[in-house]
Amino acid sequence: MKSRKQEIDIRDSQPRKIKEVTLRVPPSCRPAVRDKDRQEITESVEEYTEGIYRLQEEVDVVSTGEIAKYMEVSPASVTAMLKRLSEYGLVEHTPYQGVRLTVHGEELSVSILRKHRLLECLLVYFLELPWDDVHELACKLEHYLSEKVADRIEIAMEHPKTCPHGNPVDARFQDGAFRLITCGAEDHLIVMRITDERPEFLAYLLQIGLIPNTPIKVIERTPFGDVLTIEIERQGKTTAVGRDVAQSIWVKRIIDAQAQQS
Amino acid sequence: MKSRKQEIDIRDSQPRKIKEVTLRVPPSCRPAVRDKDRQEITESVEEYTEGIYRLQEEVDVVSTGEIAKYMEVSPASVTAMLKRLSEYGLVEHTPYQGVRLTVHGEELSVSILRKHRLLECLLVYFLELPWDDVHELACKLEHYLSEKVADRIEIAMEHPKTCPHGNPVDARFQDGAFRLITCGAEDHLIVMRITDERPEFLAYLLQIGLIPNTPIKVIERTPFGDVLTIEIERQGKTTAVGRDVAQSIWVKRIIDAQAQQS
DNA sequence: GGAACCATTTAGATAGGACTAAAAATAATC
DNA sequence: GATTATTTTTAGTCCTATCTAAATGGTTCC
Repeated sequence: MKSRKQEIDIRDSQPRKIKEVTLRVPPSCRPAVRDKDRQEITESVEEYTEGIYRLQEEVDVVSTGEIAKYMEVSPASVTAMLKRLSEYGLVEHTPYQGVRLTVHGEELSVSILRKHRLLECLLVYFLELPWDDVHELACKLEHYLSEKVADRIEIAMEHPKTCPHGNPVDARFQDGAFRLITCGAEDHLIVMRITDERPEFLAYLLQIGLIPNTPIKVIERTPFGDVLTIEIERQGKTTAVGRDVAQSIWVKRIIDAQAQQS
Repeated sequence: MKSRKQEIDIRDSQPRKIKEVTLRVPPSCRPAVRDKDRQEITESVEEYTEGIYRLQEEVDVVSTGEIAKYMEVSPASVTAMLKRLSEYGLVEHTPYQGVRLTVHGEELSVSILRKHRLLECLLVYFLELPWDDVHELACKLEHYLSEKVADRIEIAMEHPKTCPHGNPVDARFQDGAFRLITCGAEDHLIVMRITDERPEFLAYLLQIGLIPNTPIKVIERTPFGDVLTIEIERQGKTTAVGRDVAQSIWVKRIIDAQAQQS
């Protein structure tokens, strides 16, 4: 157990090792070395910003509690993060009132959402990973892509307009869709996008065939309780869906959808 | 500045927002929620383990200082991390002596290196990102891929044997190459792999045309100072390379390489 | 074989990001 | 309009992962 260095000469394995300790091997990819004083957009900061953007699309005034629920984190943690986001100029936070992204925050969100959705395209269309199970992975990877890399994915995937769940790569784009829950009995609808991306939820939709670009009709709607009976034309069968589902599915009248295409 | 909720009714923008605060929108992808008591393989832990594996391929006994240099962190940080890696059963650390990966640590490294190199293939061959600039990105992304996703990349890229820099996807594979620096004047060599993946270094090699699968010959070698004059046959020109370069480039005799192929 | 030197480890500090429990604001109810 | 109930925020901890400065182990050299 003296100094082990002497042993090296004994076995002279094929790829020979070097003894000189000088001059290093590969380098670069090191762990979390932070720049210290310079404020840094961390993965978490991006995640919150993106989350707030998504919530803003749904509820107008975003509260601490909503963010906490969405991010699955304690409200206290949200307050702490809001303070930082505010310092970074990403949100305006009025204590006890709510948050709102600044222009800067929205720009960041749009950039992240683009990466997220392009990644989902890559994962689903090129790598053929399951439709219902790429959201979480994309959430992780999105923070490490430069704009340049995103551009390359966009080109390789031939400029997709939406992610596999129908959400626009350019988050600012308004597709004019409305929530299924707002519909009465109505023919000629088409599923545009799904905004609840929980794997179990998506798996369920996939199973019943309720995915983007599917033509459906609403057969009837119960006066109370928000249950819709819909017919998925492709499959020729009807299904009843409740509020949670009907709220996260966005549809359009087919005639409108066609008009927009041209 | 009272309660803002009243304002909602005024503008009735296209995709209508919901007022009910109940029942959430998308969920899942949340930030760094740790499992607490259960020991967790973090990104950093993986990065160190992988780094130690790479160093072990080069220097046999890996010291704190080497890791510090490689990872570009202080030696004190390395000591702290070694303690954790040791607790996790990934390394055996004899204080003041050195580290060595355990079997478990090697397995983890092999798994990470596979993901790393498959990612590099995807980035270079499919997304057509520059050969000299994908290492760092792959270092970030590798920690988030499951084996399943790695498998999908492997299939999509048609089971590549090596990354774009020539390093084997299966790190345990021995290609029998040797360092260019160990060569005297010699014909019929072929570049097998490059183990220094700094972007500037790779950019230089790319510029002079010294990349994997390139046939070269060593014209002469200075008796002192380790300068090799090599001819890159494809380009029909000679270049002098110093120790740093010759140490990170691994070659093989063409005849051996052919023998192995069959 | 002790002095000097280098490598490594320990000690103590800081930042990010999470938590729980308690305090403070706002909203809801009678 | 005062009392509850609900939301937020503050206060105080913890853990990871870094740092610098000081202490200690190992080597080498005269």
